[in-house]
Amino acid sequence: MVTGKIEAFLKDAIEAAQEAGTLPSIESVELGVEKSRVEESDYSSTLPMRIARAVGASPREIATAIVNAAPASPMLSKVGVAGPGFINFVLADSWVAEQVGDILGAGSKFGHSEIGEGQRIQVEYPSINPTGPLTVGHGRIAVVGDVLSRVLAAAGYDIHREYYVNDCGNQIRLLGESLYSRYAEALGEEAPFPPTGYKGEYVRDWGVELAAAHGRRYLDLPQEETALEFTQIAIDNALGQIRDALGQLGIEFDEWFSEAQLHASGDVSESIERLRERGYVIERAGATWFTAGDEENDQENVLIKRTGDPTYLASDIAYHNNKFVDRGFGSVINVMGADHHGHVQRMYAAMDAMAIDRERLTFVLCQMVHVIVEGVPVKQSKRSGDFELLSQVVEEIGPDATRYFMIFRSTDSQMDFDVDLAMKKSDENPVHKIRYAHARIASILRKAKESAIDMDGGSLDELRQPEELALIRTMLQFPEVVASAARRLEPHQLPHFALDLAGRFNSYYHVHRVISSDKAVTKARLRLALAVKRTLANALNLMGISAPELMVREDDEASSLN
RNA sequence: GCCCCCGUAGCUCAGAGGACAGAGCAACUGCCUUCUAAGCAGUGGGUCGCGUGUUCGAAUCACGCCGGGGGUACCA
Repeated sequence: MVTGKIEAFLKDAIEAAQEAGTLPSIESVELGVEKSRVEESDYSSTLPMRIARAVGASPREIATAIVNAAPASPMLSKVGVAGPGFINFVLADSWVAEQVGDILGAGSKFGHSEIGEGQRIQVEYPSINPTGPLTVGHGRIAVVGDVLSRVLAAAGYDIHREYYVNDCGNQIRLLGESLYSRYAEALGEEAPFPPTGYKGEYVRDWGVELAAAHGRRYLDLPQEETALEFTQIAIDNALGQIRDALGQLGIEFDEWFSEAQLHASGDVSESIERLRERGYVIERAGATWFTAGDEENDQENVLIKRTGDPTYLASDIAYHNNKFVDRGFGSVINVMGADHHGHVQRMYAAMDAMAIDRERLTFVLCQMVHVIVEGVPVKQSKRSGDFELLSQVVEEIGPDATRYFMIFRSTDSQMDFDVDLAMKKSDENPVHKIRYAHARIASILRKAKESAIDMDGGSLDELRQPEELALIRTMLQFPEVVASAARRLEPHQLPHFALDLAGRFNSYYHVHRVISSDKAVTKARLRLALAVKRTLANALNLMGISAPELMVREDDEASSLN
């Protein structure tokens, strides 16, 4: 990564200045090298301004001392002092051009790094209750979890993707009872529908299917005997739907972890007993409570209800004990909806109570999604329901655009999902711009191949145009974008980078021809184009979006027939 | 009441204390006989919700307000 190289250079310069006696020794501080915000330079460091007070000299004096002591480097054409005390670094054009070779050499690994050092991380998402089809909001959680997993894997972490299946508890029981009622209804019989049951049409559909497959068989048995079976059928149906909807988006898991199994294995009661031994459990009013015991968080939460059934909190504590202790994950990332944020504090309190460092548990909370159809939020639309479901949106606009929109915004921001915009195959839709740039480069490379133009052997020194050097400089940021997205758990950095790179290539393309009569320049530019294509493809791949070799505009197709 | 997220261009949003605040879309003006015009170039558009403070320096940090959303179950 370029910042790493510049930091090493800066460190040498600081040491040289100290040896020369122009800079006093300083406590180790952040070198603070980052992408420069001004055009005149590529990277900059704010170090002189931050150490000025401790050193007892002005920032510009410090910067000057460091710059004067800096050795020459083929990587940098200029190192200078600027503004209130920045050290600015300008990359040498020749060095920049050479990097195209490195990018091509790295190939599909360009952008990857080893900052994760193989650390095992479990990413849990979206763990939606299997009580019905996924909504668009659920889709955001799923895509964010999936892209985060891809990014973390690219950054050198060992990722385990997991879906926690809440296959027991009240909600599930209600679903089973709702299904029974619908099944009876399909056979012309009446069975009480639970007051807070699942009224969705999908349950009715399942009931009809069951009636068709089994006739009156279950009606002839007492309902107590068939309840478990109906619950299981309902879970299987719901999970099947969820699996299909996520499959449409290319989202798969290493493991589907069953909550019921935690109860069956005794893990839940064991966890409660362990907490009790540590003094975090009390009995009151016929229930068993978890008490965090610290002043800030004096809340108490039920672990076992008066009915004797354990709560969701109880099994989630056991689940996290399983993650950290039994399976030994170094870190755990839970991607969930922001409406569960109340759960975060409880789980941190539970981590403390289990004596597991809470730093090892991170929550990524996705804010709500508003679906907009024809400029109107879906809830208020007469077409309400048309686009509430994830699978319907995916069928309408395809997995690529769906994924793009899901990660385009910071997870902290509420998101408007504009179905009409996402459907537009035009310049209003940024995902097409990125994919189109990729296809355009593929087209140029095809053209070169047809003309039997070979890109090997040329010198990259031919890349001297400001637009092409800017293009390479942008590509050089990619590894840092991926690393930053991984470190900060921010998938939205990827689409922003990809859009920037695609735009820069398009600008370049309109000013300079890749294939020309100048063979040396053509060779170099073909390699540049291939590097951009590679980088776009890698970025798209991390987002789980396809990178097409060919895209034909529908208008063009129509007009070419005329 | 308490907790979490948000408030930046007409709209949707980027901007992990730094240099003149950015992008996409929308609006307006140009550009296809030449590698894909799903594209490019240009123009206009801002009290960074408000107020105090911390700092050499604040959209960014702290505190207090004002708006919008979500959460606050012996549901999961």
